[in-house]
Amino acid sequence: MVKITLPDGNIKEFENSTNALEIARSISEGLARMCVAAKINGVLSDLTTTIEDDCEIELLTPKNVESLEILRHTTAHVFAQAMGRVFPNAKITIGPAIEGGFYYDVDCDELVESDLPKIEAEMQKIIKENLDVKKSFKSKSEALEFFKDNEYKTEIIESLSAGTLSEEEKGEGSVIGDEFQFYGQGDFSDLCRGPHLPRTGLIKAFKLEKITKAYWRGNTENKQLNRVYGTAFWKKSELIEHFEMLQEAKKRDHRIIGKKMDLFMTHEYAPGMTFFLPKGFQVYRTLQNFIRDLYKKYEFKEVMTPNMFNKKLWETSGHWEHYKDDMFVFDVEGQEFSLKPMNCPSHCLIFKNDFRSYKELPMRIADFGALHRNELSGALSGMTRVRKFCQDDAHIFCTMAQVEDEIAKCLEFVDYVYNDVFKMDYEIELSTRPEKRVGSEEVWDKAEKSLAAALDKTGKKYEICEGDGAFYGPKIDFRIRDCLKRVWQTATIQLDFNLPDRFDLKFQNENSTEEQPVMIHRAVLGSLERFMAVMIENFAGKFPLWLAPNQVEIINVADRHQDYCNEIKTKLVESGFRVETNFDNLGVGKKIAIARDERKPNYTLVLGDENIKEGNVSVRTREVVNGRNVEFTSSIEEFISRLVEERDSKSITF
RNA sequence: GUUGUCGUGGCCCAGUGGUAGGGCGUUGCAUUGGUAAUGCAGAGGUCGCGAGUUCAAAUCUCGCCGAUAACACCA
Repeated sequence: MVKITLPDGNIKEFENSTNALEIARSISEGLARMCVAAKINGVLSDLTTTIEDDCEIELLTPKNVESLEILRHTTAHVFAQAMGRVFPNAKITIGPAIEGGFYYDVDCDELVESDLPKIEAEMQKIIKENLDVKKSFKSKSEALEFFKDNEYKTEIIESLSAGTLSEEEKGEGSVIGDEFQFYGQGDFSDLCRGPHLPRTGLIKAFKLEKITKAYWRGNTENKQLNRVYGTAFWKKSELIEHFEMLQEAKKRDHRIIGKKMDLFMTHEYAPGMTFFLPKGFQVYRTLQNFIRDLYKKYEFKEVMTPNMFNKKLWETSGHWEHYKDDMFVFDVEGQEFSLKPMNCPSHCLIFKNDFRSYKELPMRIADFGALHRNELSGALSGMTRVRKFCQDDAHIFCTMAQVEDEIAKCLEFVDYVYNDVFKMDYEIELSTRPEKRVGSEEVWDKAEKSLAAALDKTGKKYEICEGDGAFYGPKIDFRIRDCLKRVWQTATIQLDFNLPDRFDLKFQNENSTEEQPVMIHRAVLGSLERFMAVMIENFAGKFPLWLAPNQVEIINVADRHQDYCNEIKTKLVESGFRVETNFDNLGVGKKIAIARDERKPNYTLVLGDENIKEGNVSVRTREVVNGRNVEFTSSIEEFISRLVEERDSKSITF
């Protein structure tokens, strides 16, 4: 007897073995038709996977999120099958489902973008044939024989039997005992871990998107393969929606908004470095001052340190050995100097500048210094990856015993900024000891435990990335997403056992003996440039009032109203608001459209005869109800008090 | 860094070997208008830089610079 527990707690019993499809049938024929896969004890499995032991099972239909991944993986296999029909000489390599779709890497030099419709048509045929997707097993020699002309699959088979597939490649195959697992439909068969849809006919809406290049197994020494990206959804309408969303998202690109709103510019003479124009710098400075204000609460002391240092500093810190290629190095009177890529070493010099007592710890030093990193040209991207930037950087020197408490305060700081103020979602990663590292096991144990303990107390979800820590200590990274859902690391909290050692930092403890402090690197916004870029995309350029470069725009109805407009402007400016006027010789409607599309003020005042007569202002807000912007008239005093309240509460309205 | 694509007035873009174009913006004049774009006139470009092919290059070839997408990188 096999006991099957369903998600609702119901238990079904089967004689001998069964599978998910039979279980579905035992509930209803309709369910069996809808089912695409199952979760057996939480593990994604095929409908036909044999079940011999008691287990919990969840039947997956297109309504489950997990089923989408399976759909996309099967679509990738259908692509590979079609590819083989259109280009018989093409060698298929690996093709996983990814966020938003799937890709498949193929070695086929003649493949170009204009071939995609042909391949799609072939895929359509395969779907129409509604082939059964079947699992099978081959011995290693059979598997090698099957892929004898494909050196890529051969390599995967060897890695599989050696157990050396990378984390990303895990989906590419599995070997049970000595048997290599294959999935196939019709004339096609591929090494794969699965699971897959039971039939190709279940694929209803897919699209091949683009062809790019990717190194075989991510190694720059290897050949660049053609990577074909595609996506699939359960419904045509979802597919269409997906592409419309991408189209809309592109309009939010910070590079486009930055140009339209005159926030910043770039120049080919300064690649990877941003020119902040008056409005952009207004936002930048406001962000910086926002953090400065919080430094009072969290007791950070701001310092300013040099931008360039003698190479000797970098030799002491170890950057010269490990990071030199990423630094801008030049000659000063026969000595090698470098622009600083980070602030930590100069803060170590500050710590060392005096005799330190335990009473001074934790010592928290903040620095908005400009950092220069010689990033590879191909890595540069708008303001999200630049060569010159500045962080809301700080270093905390403390005892090991103080670490957990300090980390907790940093976590609170980060959460206040992202969650309370910006309402931005963020993801947390805890990275633990890598293979190459400094510091004793005992210190790493303590450090990792402190970080985890502080994180656990927040109750927030976090991902543990084993082995991803820096060689000098474990770290917590925070990631946010841009308009195209690409993730960017912003905030970071890192422990460092290396620099205190290299700089021979010491303090005198309660027993008047010397002790080495622990160093915590932390940034909340991270690179201000990057944060601003992602923030612009999150807000689509519509900044909250406290940040907006143009808080109120005043539009006159006719020339004779200019004096009144200026009067109102003066009152607003005297109350501390940023105001622009548009007295251009254009219709009111056009000027409103310009404000909405380009200047994006929080409030637009349209002032004419009626306002002069009543002594009031007509206000147009950004808030849209039933397709119309909310408008009201009020006295200027009332309007100003509304503005003051909104600004000081840092509330976010769209 | 690698591979692909791109670089034409301030911005967006058309122009596939034969006298540099359009829209937006800008300047001037007229219009003085109440919520999605008034009319007319003008200014503004050695087509990223350099070399080559050609009678002739924005256009073809090569090199360089920059941007962009993907990969790699991000102690």
